[in-house]
This record gives sequence, C-alpha cells and structure tokens, in this order.
Amino acid sequence: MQEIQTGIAEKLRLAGLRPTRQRLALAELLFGGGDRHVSAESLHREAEAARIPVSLATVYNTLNQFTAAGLLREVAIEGDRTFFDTNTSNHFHYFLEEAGGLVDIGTEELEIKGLPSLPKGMEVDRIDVIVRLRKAGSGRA
Amino acid sequence: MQEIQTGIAEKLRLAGLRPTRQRLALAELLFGGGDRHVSAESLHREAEAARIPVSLATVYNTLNQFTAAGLLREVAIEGDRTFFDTNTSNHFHYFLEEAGGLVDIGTEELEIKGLPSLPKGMEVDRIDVIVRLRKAGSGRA
DNA sequence: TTACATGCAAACTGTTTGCAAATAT
DNA sequence: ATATTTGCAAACAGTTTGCATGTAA
Repeated sequence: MQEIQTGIAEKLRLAGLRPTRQRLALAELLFGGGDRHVSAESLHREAEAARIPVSLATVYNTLNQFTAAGLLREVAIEGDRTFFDTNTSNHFHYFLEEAGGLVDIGTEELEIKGLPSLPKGMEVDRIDVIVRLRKAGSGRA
Repeated sequence: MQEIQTGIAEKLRLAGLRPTRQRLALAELLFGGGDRHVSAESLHREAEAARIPVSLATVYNTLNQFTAAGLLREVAIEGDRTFFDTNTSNHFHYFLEEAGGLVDIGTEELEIKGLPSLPKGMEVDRIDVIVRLRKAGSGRA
C-alpha cells in the first residue's frame, strides 16, 4: 500500500500529467477509496454529484491519459461502453450480465494452466478473464 | 454445392430464420469453411468481393440474428468493432495486439482452476479468456 | 510568459432503425 | 396472400477532436 491523498498530485506529476483541478478531482474519486470500475459516463455523473465541474470530454481525455500512464486499465467487455479499472495489477473479473456490473476476482484465487506454445515471435502481454454470471436458473441458451 | 447449401438452409430454418438469398450467402461464407472470426465490415467486404449484393445493414442484422440463434458467438474485445466467432463451443482466444486479429486456443489445451465461490444466486454462464500477445521484445509498459 | 488543459460543439465511427419495395412461404 | 426481409438513409450512442479560453509552471 502507498500513501493516500497527498500522493495524488505527486502521482500525476510522476505520470507526466499536470495536477489540474479536474484531474485531481477525478483522481481523488478514482483512487481515493478502494478498487473501482467506472465508465466515462458514470465517472462524469459522480463528479457532477460531487459538485465538481468537469466536462464529459475532459473525463474521456483524463481516463485515456490515466490509462496511457498505467494508472488505469481498460477492461474488455463487449457492448457500447468502455470500462476502466483502478486495479492495474493482474486480476480477473466477474461480469454480472443482468446488471452489467464488474466485480474483481483476486488473482491468487484463480489460475490458468496449460497455455500452449505461442505463435512464434510472440509473447504474452496479459491475460483477460471474464467469468460471465447470470442469475441461477435463468437456464442456458 | 447443392449439398452444402441445402444443409445451410436447413440450419437457418431450424433457427427460425427464412433462408433468404442474403442469409444463405452469408452463412455460406461463415460456415462453409473452418472456424472464422469476422466483423460486420470484414464480412461485408468479403461478400462484395464474392459479388454477393448485401447491404451493410443486413450484414449487421444477420450477424445479430445468427448470434441470437446460437449460430455465432460474440467475442468481447475492447475497442470499436465487434467480433463474431463461428466456433460457439467453449474455447478461448489469442488476441494479436498489433494486427488486431483473433486466433482460437483449443479448449483442452487451457484450463482454469480455482474459481472461488460465486456471489450467491449466481451461476456461470460462460468464461471468456483472451490472451493478449505482442511481438516478443516490444517490452512492457 | 508559454506550453498545456479545458469546455463546448461539431465531427466521427460503429451500429441500429423506420419505412417502402422485394421476397419467401 | 401475407408476413418477413432487404436496402437505403436517417438516426443513434459513445467517443474523439478543433479551436478559443483558461490555467499551471
């Protein structure tokens, strides 16, 4: 674990990003608590609710910048919106199909084995695992 | 050829879809050979190249209908386009980051263990695994 | 002061949809 | 004959971008 609030401006600086009002506020929302999964829309709504004036475009830009800087991770979910995860370490997800929500699965709990030999000249960048859950009894296709 | 087409028409009928010219042609492209990964755009281009007149809207509709009918499977890749896989059985994917391509990993080769207890009232619908590959030596972030 | 960040609106991309014409049964 | 499907273009949603204004260093 690292330092918490004071570290945010520093964190941005280290990432080569000026700690502006908007970025600080968004970073606070994102990294102030525990691990989070957000979309641009959801974060924007949250900012509005917190009386932080930020345009949606800036939220998009900020999320992309944070991702490029390694502060966030993009989660591949099919469908329209893009999700960002504040937990950038290696871990996997439950995806709640009805609700559309994401929940972390701790890395240590899940293990992948038997990865066959890779196409030559290739190496693993990372592995995304999404366990899709549905209400028990919704039956199968 | 008649052989194949007849089987495909049957397949569509069983799925509750009228075997129209366009659907037959697209189904032929999709299911005529081995397993395939397509996007609406790529399939549309392929159809044009094969002198099959189909509008892009119909390609979209058809892919969605085939997916709803269980003939295709949607693959979750972050980014703009949606991919469809003709292999609907349980299996996983390599994603070639530079090229943007998908390659199957046979199920039996890969194994997931240690799935923790699920949130109550939930059951696993399916598990998506995407092993992201990059050119060896592209270094890490 | 000066380069960078923000906000707005317009632009863009992939995808969906309304409706008239065409087609399958 | 009748319900479905097609194609086109317009509509849409999410996201990106150009440019004038504001702000951090």
